[in-house]
Amino acid sequence: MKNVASKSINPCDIRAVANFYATQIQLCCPHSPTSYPQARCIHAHMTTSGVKPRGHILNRLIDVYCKSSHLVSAHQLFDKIPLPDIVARTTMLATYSASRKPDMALEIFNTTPLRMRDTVFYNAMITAHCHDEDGHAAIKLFRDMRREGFSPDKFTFTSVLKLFDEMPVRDELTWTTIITGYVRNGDLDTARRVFEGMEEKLVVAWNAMILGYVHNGFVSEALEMFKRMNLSGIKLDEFTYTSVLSACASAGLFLFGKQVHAYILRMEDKLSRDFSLSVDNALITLYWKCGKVDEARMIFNNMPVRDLVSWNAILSSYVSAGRINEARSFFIEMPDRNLLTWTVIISGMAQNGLGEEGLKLFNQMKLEGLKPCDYAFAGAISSCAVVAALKHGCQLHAQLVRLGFDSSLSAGNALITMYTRCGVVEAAHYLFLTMPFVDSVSWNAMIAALGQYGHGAQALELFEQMLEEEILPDRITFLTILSACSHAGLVNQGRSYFDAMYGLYGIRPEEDHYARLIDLLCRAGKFFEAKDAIQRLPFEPGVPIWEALLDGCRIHGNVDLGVQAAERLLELRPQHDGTYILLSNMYVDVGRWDDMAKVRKLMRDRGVKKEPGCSWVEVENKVHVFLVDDTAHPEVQAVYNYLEELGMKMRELGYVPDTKYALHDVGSDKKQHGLSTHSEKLAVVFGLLKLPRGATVRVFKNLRICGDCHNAFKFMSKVIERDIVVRDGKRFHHFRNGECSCGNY
DNA sequence: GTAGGGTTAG
Repeated sequence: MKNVASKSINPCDIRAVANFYATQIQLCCPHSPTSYPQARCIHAHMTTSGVKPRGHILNRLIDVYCKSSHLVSAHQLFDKIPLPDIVARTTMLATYSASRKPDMALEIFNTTPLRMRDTVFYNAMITAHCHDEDGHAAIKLFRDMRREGFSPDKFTFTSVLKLFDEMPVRDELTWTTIITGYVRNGDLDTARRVFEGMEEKLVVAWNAMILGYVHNGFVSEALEMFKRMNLSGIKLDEFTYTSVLSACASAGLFLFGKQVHAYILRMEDKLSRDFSLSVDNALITLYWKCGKVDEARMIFNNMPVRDLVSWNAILSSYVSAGRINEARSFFIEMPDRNLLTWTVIISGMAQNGLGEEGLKLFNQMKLEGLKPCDYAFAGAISSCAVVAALKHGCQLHAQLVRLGFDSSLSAGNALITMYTRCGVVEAAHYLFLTMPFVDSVSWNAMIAALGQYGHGAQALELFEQMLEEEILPDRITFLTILSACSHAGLVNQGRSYFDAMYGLYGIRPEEDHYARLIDLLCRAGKFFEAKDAIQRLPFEPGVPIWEALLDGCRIHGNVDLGVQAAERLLELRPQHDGTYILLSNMYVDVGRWDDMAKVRKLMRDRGVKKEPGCSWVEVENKVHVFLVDDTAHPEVQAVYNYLEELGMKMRELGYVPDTKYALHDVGSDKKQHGLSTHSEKLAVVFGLLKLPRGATVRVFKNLRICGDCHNAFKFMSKVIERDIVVRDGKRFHHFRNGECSCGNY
């Protein structure tokens, strides 16, 4: 050691010497048997070279002496320090405690000024009392520490809980603290054990138990507790009421909630007390979560006093009901806003397809000096997912990592979707595999991603893995799975998943689940069974059901049944363009031009406008948008030229342009290339021209991709040996080497 | 010693 020191360290440079010792001592592991002689050596070396051990070096020396049972050396060193820091003190205290020298431990404790102490220090002393079997002293200290403003951690609770088995309970206040500690850590069983052991249960203890159950999703346990509490004759307070109302809200128990509401009103009368503000806030949440947004607003309007919680609750109610315009004006009206307010409105925008507005608000929030939390990031990231802004999404991902939010569940889940919807399913998968924590949302998102990319079998595999890992599937999981089955043509498997949904998992299928079942059957051409399923629906079939049927009929050219479905749809929503288009395409497929024209006329007569198709592609941080037969884009001529060149090569490989779809588009009669110039074709070709050689072209389209374009991209991917990804209104098509991942779905 | 408002998946 001397050699190393003299070779590389200038002995006059005090800092360098100190650093050198710091490194040496760092290498000396306190638990190893050789640590003591090593530490001694370093210590002696320091003494002879005139460097006084300080700070970390000192604490480490003390630590090593303590751990190697050289308590006397440790204490000698400790005594020499003018003002030992809290780490050194804790080390000494803990060692005395472990060596069963409680008096020495207590002396260290008492000579440590209050302002130096911390939770760990208190924990050490509490443990010392426990070792000394002085339970009362331990409990007293536990209470002191709370009174002095130190919050106990799980180590504190572990020590104190040990006493619980040994001591008769006398001090309800302490046990209540312990219960809340366990509740906070989600250990409800232990909390319950302590609770049941209490002779006299305080209101706060009851409340803590109820709330613990609510927060962890055990609603029936919470309500059971509430009923028992009520019977026990103890006085309920506003904490009790808010907790119970919250339980009802999350479980959708509207009637029970209303009973509680009525009960509270009676108690208010009886006690001439006003529980108002917090209870009203809880009531707002109860009403909107049970789908009664206007009633929630009524409560808000009638409140004598409101706070930010009330405002935020109403904002959430509008957002969740998809009433985004009301949410926006309410947001503007708000007298005060906090991080939560912004989070709600940002993600509200994303949920309602207004990604750009969501991102604007996110920036505005930052301009107002608010630091976004991971939930706010999640909102901004899903805004990116909506508009397929990959670059922007990546930037947010980078910021997230920089800010240390990279283990956040909500942001991670939002990222999975963002990458998926931007056409980078590999990134989504990588994220899913490397996230430190995942939940059912993450699983659902990943399964959906695979399904949307046409990897039906892989999606099902992942689902099976989810079950193996004992993650409970929910209604969304089954929506995803049914789609995946329909995709992969796995009719029987899909049907058995549908049956298992209620039979095995107790999830009652809703209309959208049935719609996917119909879709599954129709796509497989099983119209008889689809019709049968529709007839046996436990409710009146609505839009999703008829849509699925019409779609399936179109694929198989089952015009008669398709017309029936279309008629129902036209009744249910006469102003929706999609039905007319589907119906007219179906007539085109079978060459019934007259009927097609009739549909077109009906559409015109009713004033229904077809949503114009547009496609866009991101090149060098700019989004380029194309319309059908675009003439507006400045570089469109180069696109047409290249398209023609590609068209020739594609035809050599056997590509035959299918012009029948082109007939639908007004003004597309000048088809100079023998190719229809749908927006997606222009966007893809532009991407091929502009993006770096070999880079995957990712194009987004607002409507569904047309059949001819789909076929063309297959040939195109082969001709130019590049990957093309197209996200249309519903799913993804990954073209590679003449094939599409969707399997012509 | 405790509450009431958020997020992500189709």
